Amino acid sequence: MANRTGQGPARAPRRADGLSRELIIRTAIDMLDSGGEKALTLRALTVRLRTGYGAIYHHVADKDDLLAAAADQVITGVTASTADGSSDPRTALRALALSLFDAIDAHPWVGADFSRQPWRPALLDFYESVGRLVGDLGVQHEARFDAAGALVNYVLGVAAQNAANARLLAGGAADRETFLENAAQQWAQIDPGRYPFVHAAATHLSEHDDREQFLVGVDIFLAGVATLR
Amino acid sequence: MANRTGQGPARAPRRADGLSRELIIRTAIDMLDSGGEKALTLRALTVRLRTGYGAIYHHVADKDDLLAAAADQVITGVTASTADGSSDPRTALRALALSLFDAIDAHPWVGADFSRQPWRPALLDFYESVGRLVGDLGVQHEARFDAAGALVNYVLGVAAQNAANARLLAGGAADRETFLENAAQQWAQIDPGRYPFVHAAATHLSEHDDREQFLVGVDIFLAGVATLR
DNA sequence: ACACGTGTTGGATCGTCGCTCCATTCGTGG
DNA sequence: CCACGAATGGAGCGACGATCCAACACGTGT
Repeated sequence: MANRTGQGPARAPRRADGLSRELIIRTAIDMLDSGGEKALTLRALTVRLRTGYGAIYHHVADKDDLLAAAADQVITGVTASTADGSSDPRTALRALALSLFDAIDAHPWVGADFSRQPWRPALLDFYESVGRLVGDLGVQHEARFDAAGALVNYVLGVAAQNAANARLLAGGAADRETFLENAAQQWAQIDPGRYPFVHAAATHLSEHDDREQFLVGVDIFLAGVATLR
Repeated sequence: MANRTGQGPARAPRRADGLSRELIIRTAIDMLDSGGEKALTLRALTVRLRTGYGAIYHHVADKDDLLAAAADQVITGVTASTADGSSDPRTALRALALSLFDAIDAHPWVGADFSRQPWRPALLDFYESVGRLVGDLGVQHEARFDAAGALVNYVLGVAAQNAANARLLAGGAADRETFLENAAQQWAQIDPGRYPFVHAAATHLSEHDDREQFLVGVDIFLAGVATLR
């Protein structure tokens, strides 16, 4: 007689430490960081937390909710860390964009996540800061919305690219070195007659730094914004 | 005795019209356009084509292969349609960017797809054309790669945004009107003290044209690129 | 002490997905 | 005419997200 009713299955003892939404999100972030997007399954989460589905779904609406909360958690604080207000708007904008770039670079799955559900509250802070700083640059009225929107879209575009590259990296190749070599080789095989520019870009691929190129893009944008003033 | 061996199941007659990779991709595009990303399942595809899994997997490696082929199909021709070469580089770049924007706007799932597997051959054409035209603008050497990469990333970023918005639109709201109203109301509820810029942006949301704002962003970039010369 | 209610937990179970596997069929060259 | 390979249809597998409910802990009222 395992239990009273003779019907219910044998149950594991209730967990001692409290399960909270906070703990679930932290664990999810950990799994996403170590194994990528496809590593976060609810089954794996129940194993990792030594619990069941009911406990998780009691604290979280569904998987999208969990992913959004994880992305918010990672991005929150990005704007706060660079909002000292002492430097000039141009420097501040560069620092702001770079901090978001670094955050998504450290957690590539966030990029794919924001391209699925944009305008999360955490991005509102970013958008707000960008808009304010663009205004400080002297851009007025509707042009501010266009300029800020363009910059945010550029940053998110680069982030999505990096996230995709990181996914390829995490998949097949062993390390970044061999991956870049393989990519460079593939790109080098591109017909130089039909694709002279892409072929030339391929040769520059090995001595290429994503972070630097991102900053150059920000500078191009800022130079363009200066003409709106 | 339904059949000789007495083991095999009753089989439907073989289809008359030939099943080809081309037909499969066309059907997939049709399903994606009408029902969004989640509407394309292999099961639904077998029903629509009146066939089985084996036939489909004989022509297609897996679902990613199918999605990539569908995206390529949609994008192919975008560059060709604007490559007359008669106009000046600036006009040509605007037209090129706009044609990709329109293509992804008409097929929003392509945006989400490219953010998952970038550097598809179809995008090579786009990247090549952008690089060439940026060169025609007078930008030389490494700056060309940075400028072209930045512009491509901006376009893809906007595309991903639009794709995400289109997904929200296809989901809950009935039409674009009420959706924009709901969004504007939600944004209007944002604390004007904490988020003055976002709050101001919300009021401009109704009289806002994605396509126009996209073009303004392109112009900002082009103005910034002009300073590199 | 005891019963009750409410918030929490664990896990069996469901429907669906992408994909594999294999028996079967058709077309065609020897 | 037949053998063989390309093409086809569909049963079945494992994994997924999600639902549902019995079991549990614990504060509160009596």
